[in-house]
Amino acid sequence: MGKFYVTTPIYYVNAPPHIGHAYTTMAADVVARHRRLAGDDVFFLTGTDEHGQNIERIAKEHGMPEQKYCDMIAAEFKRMWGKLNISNDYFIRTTDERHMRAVQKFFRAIYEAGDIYKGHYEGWYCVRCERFYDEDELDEDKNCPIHGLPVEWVKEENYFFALSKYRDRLLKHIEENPDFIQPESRRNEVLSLLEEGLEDVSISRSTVKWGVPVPIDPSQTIYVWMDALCNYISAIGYGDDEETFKRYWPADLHLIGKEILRFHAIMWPAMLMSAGLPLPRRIFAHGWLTKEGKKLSKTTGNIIDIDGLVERFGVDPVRYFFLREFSFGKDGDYTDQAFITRYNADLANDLGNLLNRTLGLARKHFDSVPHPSRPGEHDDEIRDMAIETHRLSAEKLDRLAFDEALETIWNFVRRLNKYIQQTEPWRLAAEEGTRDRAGTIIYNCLEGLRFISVMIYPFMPETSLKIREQIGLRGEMDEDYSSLESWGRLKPGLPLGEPKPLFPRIKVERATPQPTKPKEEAMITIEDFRKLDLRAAKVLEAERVEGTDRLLKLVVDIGTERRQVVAGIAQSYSPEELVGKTLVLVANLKPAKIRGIESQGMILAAESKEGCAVVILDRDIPPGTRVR
RNA sequence: GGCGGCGUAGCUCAGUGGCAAGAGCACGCGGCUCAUACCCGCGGAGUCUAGGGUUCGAAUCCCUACGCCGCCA
Repeated sequence: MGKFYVTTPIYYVNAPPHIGHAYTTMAADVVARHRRLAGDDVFFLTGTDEHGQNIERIAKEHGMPEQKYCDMIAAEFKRMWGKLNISNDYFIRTTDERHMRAVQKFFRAIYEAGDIYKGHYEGWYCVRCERFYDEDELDEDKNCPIHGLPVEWVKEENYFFALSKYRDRLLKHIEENPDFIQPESRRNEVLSLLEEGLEDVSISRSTVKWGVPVPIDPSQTIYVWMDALCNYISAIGYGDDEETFKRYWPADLHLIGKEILRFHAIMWPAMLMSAGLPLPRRIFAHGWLTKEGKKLSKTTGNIIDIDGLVERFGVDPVRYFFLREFSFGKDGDYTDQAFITRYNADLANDLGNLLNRTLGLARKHFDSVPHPSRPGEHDDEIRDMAIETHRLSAEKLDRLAFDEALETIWNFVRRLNKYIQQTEPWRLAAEEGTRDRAGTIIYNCLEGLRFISVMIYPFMPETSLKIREQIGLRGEMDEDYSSLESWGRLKPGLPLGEPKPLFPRIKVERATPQPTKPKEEAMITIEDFRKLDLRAAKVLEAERVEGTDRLLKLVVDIGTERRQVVAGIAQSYSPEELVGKTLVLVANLKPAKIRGIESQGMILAAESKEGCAVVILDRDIPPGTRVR
C-alpha cells in the first residue's frame, strides 16, 4: 500500500465559506476516506489563503487588524468542515510562520535557478482580482470585466518569473501524461493556451504589505498566488521537515474549481520545474453549481444554504446529494426538489427501508445474527454482486466518478430489496421446516448491509456507523476494503442493535394529480407578480382582422389612454358582443406586431381546444383601475 | 472572431458504428404486506435538434444550419 496526498485549494478569506468551497472539500474528503480504506497512508490537506491587498482592504472595512480578521474567517472555515465531517489531516494558513518561511525558501530556489528577474510592469490593475488586464479585456466603461469596478493604472518595478521558458517542457509533460489535467476538456483548454504561448509573470508587488516579503528585497511582497500555491509543499514540511516532505510529495491529486485552472496547471508546475521538484500527479478541475438554473450570488440571494440543509436533513444526506447528483467534472444545477427526491427515493426508500425491514425480520424471528445454514436460490448471485459492486465502485472512485460509484452501490441496494421480495422470508420464518432458510436469507441481507456500510463510508461516515451498530457490529469503522474480498465475515450470533430509521422520509404535501397535466412552472414571488400591470380595459371598438379566423382588433380605454390590441378570440366572440364590456389588459407588455397590426398589450383569456373565454369584470368599474 | 463541448423518454442524464435505444425520477396497472404509504413486477412513452453525406448498417463518423455552454482574443 502506498501513500496518497490529496489537496483542496486553500480558500481565500475574503468571504465566509459557501457551497463552492464545501463541494470541493466534500469531494476531497470522500477521496481521502476512500484511499484510507484502500490502505494508503493518506495526507489530506485544506486551509485558507490569507494574504494580499484584498484582505488588507476588507480587514480595514471591518475595522480590525488583518490577522484578527483572518483568524475570524479561518475559524468559520474550520467550523464548517467540522460540521461537514471533513477528515483533513492538517489545516494550513498562509499566515503560518512555517508556511511563510517555506514560501521564501521556494522563492529563493527559483531565484537561484536563474528564473527570477527584475522588470517593469505597467498596466490596468484590478485590486479585487489582484491581476493586470489588457486594455481590450476591460468592459465598455473601462472597468474590470469580472467585478465591473474601476481599474487602476499601475506602474511598478516587480520581480518576474520566467514562465515562458517552461512552455515547451510543460507542453511535453501534458502531452505525455494524459491524466495530468482532468477532465479532458480542461486539459484541452490548457493545451491550447500553451500553443498560443506564454508570457512571464510578475510575482511580487511593491504596494502590498500584507504578505510574505521577497527574501532578496524586503521592500517587495510576494504575489499572493505564488504564496498560496506554496501551501501544497509547505504544509508537508518543505524546507523544514524533509522526511515528511519526501514521504508525501508529489501530491497525488490537486482538486480545484475550474476558475483557478491556469494557476494550477501552468504557473504551479512551471515553478516546481524551476525549483527542481516533481510535479503533482493529477489536477482535477470540477464544475460549478447553479441553483434553479441561475448563478449563485450572495447579492441576489441565490445561495445554497449548507448550514440550513445540514441542520434540517443531517450531514450525510448533504454529502450524498452533492456527490450523487452531479457529474464531478461538469457543471450542475441544484434544486430543492432534486434534493428531496434523492433523499426520499435513494436514502429513505431504498437504503433506509432496506436496513429497517431486514432488522425487523431479523429481530422478530431471531434474537441475533442468524446462521446461514441453508443456502438457496439467488444466494450466489447476491454474494457475487456484492464483491463485484465493491470492485466497480472503488474503480469509479479512483476516477472521481462519484456519481457512478454511488449508482453502482445503489444497484446492489435495490438488488437486496428485490431479493427479499423474491424469497419472502416472512413466510419461510413462520413455518418450522423453512425457518433456517429464512435465517439464511436474513443473514445474507445483513452481510450485504455490512458490505454497503464499508462502501458508503467515504460518502456517509455517520450513516455507515449507524448501519454497523444496527447489524451487530461496533459503531466504528474497524474494517477496510480487504474485508470486502470475501463474503460471510459477519459473525452469526452477534446481538442485533435497535432498529432506528436512518432517514425519516421528508413529507411533501402533493396536490392530487390533476386531470390535465399542468406544466411545472417555477414559483414566482409577489414582486414578480407586481411587475404585471393589469388594468380594467373598456372595449370601445372591435373588428375582425381580415384574412384571419382567430384575430380581433380591439380599441380599449384604460383611463389614461386608448390602446389598440390584437386578440386571438374571434372564434369564440363576435366583435359586437365585446363592445362596451370591461376586460383585463396586460398594460405593460412590450408592444408586438401581429399580422402587421401593432398590439399594445394583451387581453387575458382562458383558452382550451374548444374555444376561449375572456376575463370580463362583472360589475362597473372605471377603465384603468388596477387589477391584482 | 478563433478553438472546443453539448443538444437522446415529461424531468435529470447514460449510451461513441451492429441484436427491436437505456437508467433513475414522474405517471398508469398489478402483486406483496417484513418494512419509513415502503418494496417487487409489468406498462405507456423518444422523427436520438434539423438537413445532407460516408457505410451492408449511424444517436454514434463527416459536412452544413439552428440553439445553449466553456476557454481564448
